[in-house]
Amino acid sequence: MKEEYLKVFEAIAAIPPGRVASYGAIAARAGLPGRARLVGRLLGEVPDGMTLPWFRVLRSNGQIAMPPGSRGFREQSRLLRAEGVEVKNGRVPLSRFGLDADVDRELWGIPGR
DNA sequence: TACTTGACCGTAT
DNA sequence: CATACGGCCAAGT
Repeated sequence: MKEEYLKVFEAIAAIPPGRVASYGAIAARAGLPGRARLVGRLLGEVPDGMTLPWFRVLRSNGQIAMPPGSRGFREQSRLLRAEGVEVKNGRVPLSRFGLDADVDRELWGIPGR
């Protein structure tokens, strides 16, 4: 397993419950800025036995990446809602649930949730 | 080797 | 909101 891949899996595993992160943000946190596609690729072939909070990874605009109505799409929505994340029309308000929202609120004093 | 694909992204129109 | 464009790059054909 390549070192790069491990870093990506680590970054995903580090997303706290009730929060979400974009593919690009994960790539950046793994030290691979600009390589969001790699993150998407890896999630499609997670090694057997490894469990990851894959459902906490969304597109940069907060949308679920899988085809609307597909099994994965519904499963992801369910898992997110199960931990308190708001999913409306296949989309999550990153302003409130995104990891970076913490930083934003600290910088600007914007009330969250 | 060459070309296509795809759980992506930011900017521009 | 939608389309287009250029970046990115591992895998599959």
